[in-house]
Amino acid sequence: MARTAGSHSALTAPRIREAAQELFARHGYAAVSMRQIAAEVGVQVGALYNYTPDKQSLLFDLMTAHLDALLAAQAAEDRPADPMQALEAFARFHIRYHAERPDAVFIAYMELRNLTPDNFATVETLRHRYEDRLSAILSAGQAAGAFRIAEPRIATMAIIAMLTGVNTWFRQSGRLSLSEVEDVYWDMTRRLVTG
Amino acid sequence: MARTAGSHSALTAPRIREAAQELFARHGYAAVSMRQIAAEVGVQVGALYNYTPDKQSLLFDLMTAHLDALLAAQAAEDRPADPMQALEAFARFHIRYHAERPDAVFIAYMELRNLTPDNFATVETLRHRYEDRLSAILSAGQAAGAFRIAEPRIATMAIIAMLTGVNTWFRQSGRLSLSEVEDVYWDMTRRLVTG
DNA sequence: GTCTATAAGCCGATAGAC
DNA sequence: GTCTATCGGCTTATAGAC
Repeated sequence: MARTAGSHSALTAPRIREAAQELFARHGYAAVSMRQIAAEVGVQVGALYNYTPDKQSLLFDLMTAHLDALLAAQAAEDRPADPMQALEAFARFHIRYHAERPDAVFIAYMELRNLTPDNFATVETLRHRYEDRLSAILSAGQAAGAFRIAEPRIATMAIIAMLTGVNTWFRQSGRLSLSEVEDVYWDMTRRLVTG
Repeated sequence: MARTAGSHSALTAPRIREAAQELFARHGYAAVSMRQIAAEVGVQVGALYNYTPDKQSLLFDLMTAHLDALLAAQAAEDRPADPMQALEAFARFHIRYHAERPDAVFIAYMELRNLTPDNFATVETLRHRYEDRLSAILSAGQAAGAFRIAEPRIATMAIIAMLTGVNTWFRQSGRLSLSEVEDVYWDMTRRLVTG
């Protein structure tokens, strides 16, 4: 099927997503205008509305795409039967996956308050689904006697906050490689649940 | 000295600060207008400019006031000579101080990208000064043989991320009191540095 | 110190030509 | 699918009356 001159849908759609993601991460959703996104893509502002009904949907789609991909990638990982090995796999996966997508992670945490109530509820459900996977590992380890955890739900939140914190300081050009950073954080995570 | 009718400087100034803090925390700096702040205070928008030269200064002043107060409060705490006790005091202080000021904490972490470069540098200096106090405790404990820490600077970032994470889920009306939450997090912090 | 009025410009979103 | 032009409304900040 011949394509009309000026028809670039297959190219424009991902470019809009990438431009929006980078600009939202750098300046914040509310501070970025549809005109800025269009300029970054190299189209006029009206053209954006062929791909998204409004600005809010652009944000919501970025967040849900990120969380869907996170859940799918985590589900695709090996889940060792041994709780200690399962926790190590989770910790290393979490650090690696998040460190490689700082913009998407930043938006998913920082722009929650700019979602409409319905969209917020949907995103929160996805986030909880991810947290529940860590909670399940901790509970299994607790039941098996491998871990000693006073408050499993708090430990879940503490571990995720600690691991995600890597993104606030890690730089590829730094002293430590991501692999070495994984080692350090896994050691801290292991101590947290055994001690 | 008699006061002119309509002169409410001593009352208006803190009310502007409080309104800005609450609105910035709830909706984000970029999403809040000077008109919204004025409406919350109960004055017209022009009156705000008797107290702040512009919106940016309002944000900057909130952040520096928060960090200055944090540093002063931390400095006023007892600093036990024993590293383990010093770390416990720091962890408990950090949780309590941050949990009691969720709006100020939220703004200080989330609105960094909305600061001008000069203001950002100033705020980062204050934040590093606070982090350095935890690093000093960890180093002293390491030197005294009380702690076993592979990467002291990473441990600093990990502990602060973990402790500040309390604010993402803690509610006064929840199952656990703040004091009990302190106990749980201190236990995890202790494990982190000893293991 | 607060008010009203205004300047100058950007916002999200839409209509209609091509 | 992209463009230009536009609508109605909002923005920060200032000027000048009281």
